[in-house]
Formats: sequence, C-alpha cells, structure tokens
Amino acid sequence: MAEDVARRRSTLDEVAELAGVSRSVASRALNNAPHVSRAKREAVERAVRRLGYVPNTTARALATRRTGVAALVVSGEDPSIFADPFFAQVIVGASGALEEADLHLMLCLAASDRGRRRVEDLLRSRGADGVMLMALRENDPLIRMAEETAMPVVFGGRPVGPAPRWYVDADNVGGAREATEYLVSRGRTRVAAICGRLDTGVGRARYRGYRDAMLAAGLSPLPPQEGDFTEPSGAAAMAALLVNHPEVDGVFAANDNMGVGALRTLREAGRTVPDDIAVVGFDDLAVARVADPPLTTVQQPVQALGRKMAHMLVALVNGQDPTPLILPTRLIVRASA
Amino acid sequence: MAEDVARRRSTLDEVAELAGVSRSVASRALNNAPHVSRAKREAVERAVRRLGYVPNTTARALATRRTGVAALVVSGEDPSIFADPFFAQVIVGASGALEEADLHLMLCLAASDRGRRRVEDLLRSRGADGVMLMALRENDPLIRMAEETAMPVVFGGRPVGPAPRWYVDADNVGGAREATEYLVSRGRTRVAAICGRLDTGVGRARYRGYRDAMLAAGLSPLPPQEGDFTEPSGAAAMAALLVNHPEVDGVFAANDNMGVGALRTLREAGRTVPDDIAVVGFDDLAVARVADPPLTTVQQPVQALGRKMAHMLVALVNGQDPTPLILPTRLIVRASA
DNA sequence: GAGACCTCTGGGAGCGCTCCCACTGGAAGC
DNA sequence: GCTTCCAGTGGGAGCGCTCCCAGAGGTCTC
Repeated sequence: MAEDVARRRSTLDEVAELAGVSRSVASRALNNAPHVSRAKREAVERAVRRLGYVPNTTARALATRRTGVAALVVSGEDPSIFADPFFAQVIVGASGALEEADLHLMLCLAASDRGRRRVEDLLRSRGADGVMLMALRENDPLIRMAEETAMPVVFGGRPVGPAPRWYVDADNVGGAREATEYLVSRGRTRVAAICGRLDTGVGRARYRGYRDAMLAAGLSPLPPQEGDFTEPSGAAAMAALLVNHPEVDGVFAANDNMGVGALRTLREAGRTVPDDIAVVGFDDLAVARVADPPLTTVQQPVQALGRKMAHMLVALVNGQDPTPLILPTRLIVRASA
Repeated sequence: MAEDVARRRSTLDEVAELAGVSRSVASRALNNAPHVSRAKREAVERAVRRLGYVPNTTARALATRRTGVAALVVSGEDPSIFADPFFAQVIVGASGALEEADLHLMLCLAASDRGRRRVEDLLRSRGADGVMLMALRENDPLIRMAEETAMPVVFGGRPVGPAPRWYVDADNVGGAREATEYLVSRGRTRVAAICGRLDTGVGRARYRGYRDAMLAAGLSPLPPQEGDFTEPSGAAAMAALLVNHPEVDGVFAANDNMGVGALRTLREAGRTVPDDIAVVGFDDLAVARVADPPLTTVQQPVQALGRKMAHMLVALVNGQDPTPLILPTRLIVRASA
C-alpha cells in the first residue's frame, strides 16, 4: 500500500536516506542491478513504498541518454489523411509492441510546414529514441531529414525512390497482382485500376501489380485512374471510368476506401456489382466487410505492420541491425467480385 | 545554412564558447530572454547556426520541470475501441492545438492492466505535463488515478458518476433528444433506441435524451437495446429489435457505427429505410455520409472536441483554471430518416 | 557628485538521476 | 599466513540545461 504522500514528489535521495543507504545503492536496487545485499534491497523497496516513490522520467532520460519514447510520424499535406482507419490499426499494433519494450508512443501529424519543422526538431533534439515514418510522398522533406539524422528511423511502407535502410512494407505489388489475376480468372477482361496517388510508394506498387497481371494475362492495362485513397476520390474515379471506358467489367481499387466509393458510384449509376462490374479493394479494413455488397479485397496485416515497425525500431535502438521486412498479403473473396 | 556537423550533438557550452559568451548569455539569447546585448545575441545566433545546435529537450525539461508533452489516454477493455474513427478526429483536433502551444502528443492506449499501470506511472513520474482522458467506463481505475495525481487532467466526455473538475463534452442529451424529436415529428411513434454501453457517460446521456424526448411527446420509450458502439453490435441490436419489437418504425442509434449496422440488418431483413423504419445516428463521421441510404445523424464537433481539450489542458498547465465546456450538437438530415 | 536604477554579464547551484571508481572486508586459494 | 578476488558500498562527477544572484559599468536624477 503506497501511503498517500504530499504533492511534492520524493526523490531518490529521500528514498536512500529513509532506507539508510547511499543513493548509488538505492539506484542499483531500483534498477535490479547486481551488487546490492538482500537486506538493503528490501530496505529500499520498503522506502519506495512508504514514500510512493516513482523515478523521474526526465532525469533518468538525461542520465541514460534514452528518452523511452518512440515517435510515429504521419506525413501528408493535410491532417485529414490521418482519418484513414488504416493508421488507427497501425497504431494499435505499434502501441502494443512498444508497450512490451516499455516505450511510450509519441504521435506527430506532420501536415503543415510547422509540423514538419517540429519533426525535424524532434529528430535533432533527442526528443525521442527513434522514429517511425509513414505516408511519405515523393520528395517528402522528411525523407532527407531521416537520412541526415543520427536517430534510428524505420519507414512504414517504402516511399518512391531508393529504398530506405530500414522499412516494413506490405507486398503491394503481389497483392495487387493477385487481385487482378482473380478478376481475370473470373472472366473479366476489361479491368481498370483506380489507383492511389502515384507519388506514393503504395500507389505505384499497387498499380504496377495490376499492370503486371494484365500484361501477363495478355490483356491491355488501362492507364491509371488516380485517386487519393479517400472514398470520394474513389467515387469520382469510378465516375470518370464509366464515362471514358464504359465497357469496363472489373475494377481493382488500390484501397478499400476508394473501392467503397466505386461501389457507391456504381450503385447510383444503376450498375450491379458484381454482375455488371466486379470490384476488388485493398487493405481489408472494417469498411470492406460492411460495404454493400461486401467488398472482395486484399488483406494486408495492418496491425502487424505497426507491430513489426515497432519491433524493428526497438532493435535499432538496442544497437542491432535488423533487416527490412515485407509482409504477405492475401485475397479475401466476398460478394463484390 | 546549418553546416553539416559531426554526429555528436553540440551543447550549449560549445555554442557559448564559440560565440565568446557565457553559458547564461547563450541560454538567454536562445530563449529570447531580455538582458542580452544585440551584439552577443547575434554572435550566439551565428554560433548556433554554425554548429547546427538544437537544445536538448530532456535537459531543458529537467531544468524547467516541463516536459513539453501532453498525453492522450484512450481507455478501454481492448485496443479495438481505438479503431473507431472518432478518435482519429479527436487526435487531429488535439494535435493541431498542441502544435500551437508547442507541445508534443503522447498517445496511450490503456487497454491492458499493463497499459493502465503505464499510465499511472506516467502520471506519477512526471512523464508529461498533463493528460487528456477518454472513453472511460464506470469505475474505470483511471478515474481514481486522475483524482490522485497532481498532474492536470482533462476529461474528454464525462464518465458515469460525479462530473470531473475539468472536461469537454458534447451535448449528448440534447443531441439525442433532438434526433428523437425529429423522428417523432416525422410521424414515427414506435421509436426504439440502440444505445451504447450504459456504463459510459455517453451511452447513458444519449439514452436519456431519447427517453426524455419520448416522454415529452407522450410516447413510451422502449427499454435500452444495448450495443458497444461498433457496427456489428448495432446490427445485432437491430436484429434483436426486429424480433422483440417488430412494430418499431423508427430507431435512434447512439452512434453512426451502430446506425450503419442497423441499416445493414434492415437491408438484409428486407425492410426499407426510411419507409418502413427510419434511422438516425450520432457523430456524423464519414461512415454516415457514405452509408446506403446516407444516415441522418447528430453532428458533434469531434475535431473541436479534441482541440478544446488541448486548449483546456494548455490553460491548466499554465496555471489557469478553465471552466468545463459542453459543445453543441446539430441534426444533419439525410435520407435515412 | 552621490545615490538610485538601469542593462549586461558570468559564476555557480541546482534539476534528479546513472555510473565510474576507489575502497572495504570477508571468502577462497596456495 | 599471505595474496587474490569479488560482492557490497558510497562518494562524486557528470547528463545539458535554466535561473538566481552578485557585480560591473553606464545613465539619470536631484
């Protein structure tokens, strides 16, 4: 039972004094370090309990040069990108893994210039032990910052350009290929792709998977119909497809949000899914399951992505040199295709 | 142009030496404090640039007793609660407001016992300057922790029980009342409520609003059909209603997720919305807009909720004593009712 | 021209912890 | 009985910053 104690926090010195030992011994006892006799260890524990002592995180961080904090940075032009439930899942995964390593999660939405400057400061001011970077676009300034910092950086998804040293990514090309192959195997021959922003790694990879599969099947891929991973952009892309390629009988959408948007446009246009047009999404977020009709989609292990990123970061912080990771995807067949 | 500098971080002492001033002067110059001559101030600025100096966050925190960190704690039995897009919006709001105050956002998903213990440690170890608490259930251990800590705590939504000292909440009773009144005004007389968990403040408040409105209209409220704020639970609740109260012609769902779940069940049961049964939700998240039919719902300013919580916390941290806040809601009429 | 009152300045004492190191004394080895 | 070793101990020097304070030198008053 920790006694209720005055508001003033007690310090290690007070613990040491109450326990009748030196600060060094108290510190060692606290950290389960060796070279402390059983008696003194117990005395310290008693004192800790009596005083309700909790070590000051900041002081410890200063002395150990470890903050105990891992930052998750979500880049993007405007903060609404964060509304994508994808990130919530990543966070759940990362949070769990960090908890095991006793690290705290700092969340940075680097939307504005101000936000990016704060991230840069974080990188340089030792405000965290390491950083996980997500949703980077081509030429994102954060990429350069990541290269220049001495802080461990793990990428969530490879950005456009040379692959970073450490990353965790899903097999986007493979997943998109499988989705397209599935559409083709169901007899669809005029398959279009509603792809995500092509200045992102995911956007390009998923379009490439689609393209590869089409070519391999001897079909001609359509040019990318670009969206920005949101539902409305998917709806708009589908509308554009209906105008420009009315003969389309299958659609591969680069994520579920856009897939659901496509479904909405098709419904409004009086097209039936999957009879007239089959639709496949990507991600397998909750929205795919509750869509009407339920969306066939490529599942990627989103929580695992977060978890693996965190693991990789922990390894880096501990001085190891982990290898990049590509997580498998798998097709989930539902009613939409 | 900051020169590229060795990996070793430079310190304030080095800046001072290079600038030919004392550490005190350098510190003052850095913090825009008075009592620094123009010449020395510029010398310091030059040295800072040459060395690429960035003050060490931790050391500063130790000296000032300010961490520059605000924590957002999301409580709940399992982390999946965080999948609710509601939190993403809160975070966007809070993040923006904290950015203005130059605070960093720490995110704690306090799902497990371990997670709660970590929050407790955070509260006691001065790991943050203040805390925002959300999604608390009746008798949540975090409520007691919040009372006992010396750290500023702002509640997002009032938990069941006595109202905390500082909170930001939406007008849940008023919003639910308005939603129900609207259903009644459209001629619905057998209105049911799919309510959220009744061990949460929101859950109770929204059911109360429904109940008040029904009684005020001279109608008999149905007993609460409880869900847990998720889509499946809404679908299940709707299914139960169809069995137990097949005569129902209107449904107030305590949030959009459950409202969308209800829509799904109704669709599967062959009931048309709104002709057979009208449905109203609560929150006005993206899911309501893209539902089929689009969901009439009670809009609450979710981002503003986050923003206001952050503002309140900043005020507390700065020694002010802000007053609790209740944000207005407003009915958004769409096709489902 | 003495006192009051500025602005600048740098020394130094923290903030609360970790960790190196020198020291003690008892057990082990020969 | 001597050295050798090592578990146990506490002193003290950081970690990198802020901020109090005493002091220097200048301006302004009357």
